[in-house]
Amino acid sequence: MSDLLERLRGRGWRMTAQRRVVAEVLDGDHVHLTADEVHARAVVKLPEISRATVYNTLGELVSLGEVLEVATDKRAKRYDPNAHRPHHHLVCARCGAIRDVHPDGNPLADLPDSERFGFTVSDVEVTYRGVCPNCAAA
Amino acid sequence: MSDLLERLRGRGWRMTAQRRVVAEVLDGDHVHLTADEVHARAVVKLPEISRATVYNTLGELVSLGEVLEVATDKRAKRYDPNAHRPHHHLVCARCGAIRDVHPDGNPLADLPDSERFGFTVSDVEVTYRGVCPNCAAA
DNA sequence: GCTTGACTTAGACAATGTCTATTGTAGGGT
DNA sequence: ACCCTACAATAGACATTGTCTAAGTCAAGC
Repeated sequence: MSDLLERLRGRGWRMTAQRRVVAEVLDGDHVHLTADEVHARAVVKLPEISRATVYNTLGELVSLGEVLEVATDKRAKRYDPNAHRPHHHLVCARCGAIRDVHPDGNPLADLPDSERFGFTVSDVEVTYRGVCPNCAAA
Repeated sequence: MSDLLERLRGRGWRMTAQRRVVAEVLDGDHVHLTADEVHARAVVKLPEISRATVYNTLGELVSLGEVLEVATDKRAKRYDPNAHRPHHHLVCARCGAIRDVHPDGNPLADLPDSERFGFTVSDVEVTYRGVCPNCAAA
């Protein structure tokens, strides 16, 4: 993750404690936090960080292409730091747990011209839904 | 759509003017309205209908499997009356227009066991993104 | 160590969705 | 045809998520 900070500094990002903390919170695999969850964790490390800063920083990271916004639940946006390897998501319908997955095949190729309605299609987002082992056991 | 009302009556749904109006508003192809859009259109036909009723009715229709919730934009839930033929969505990144599409293949089959993390996977939701002909011309 | 403009802050505001207490009414029973 | 009663609708408060603004703060270059 420190290479992320380096990259951003190189792009003229001013380095502040707040931004460092947000980046640290997002570090890791299978991380898909909502903005408020990011804020809650950031506050632990830096008590005076404000909600607006977290929202701003997340928005900037998304613009810079370092973090993805995902809409796996219909309530709040989630932020996925795994922006550099294309992947999709598997969501537990009960507890909301999210895993990154890498399906075979290319769904983009599965959309025939006749179903494109003249659109220039550039991207596809796949969300699998099911029940995770924990919830199935309960 | 009147067959929808019949079906629901058969399932013990009490038929009210409000529910009829919400069902009418949702009728049609490629319809993907937000709750507030449904409310706005319902008010035209039945001025005294309340927001809460629209939300309740939409929620019931979803529970009954007659309408789908889709999360194509990250702002508000959208409601899709085309619940009986499986399909996916194609969204314009500029204007937000949504079309129902029917890709080839079955994305569920593309998720290998090794990528299922022990989940029981039951459903998959695919959102294609691109630019529609109107926006491309502008 | 200054200066400056970008960054952060608190809190107001906006949009979307949920809940509650009260009033109204669909549909069955007589 | 009329009444009951349980279910539905209403207005509006409340909750959650996200955006904006004005004022204060600070990182980084000089």
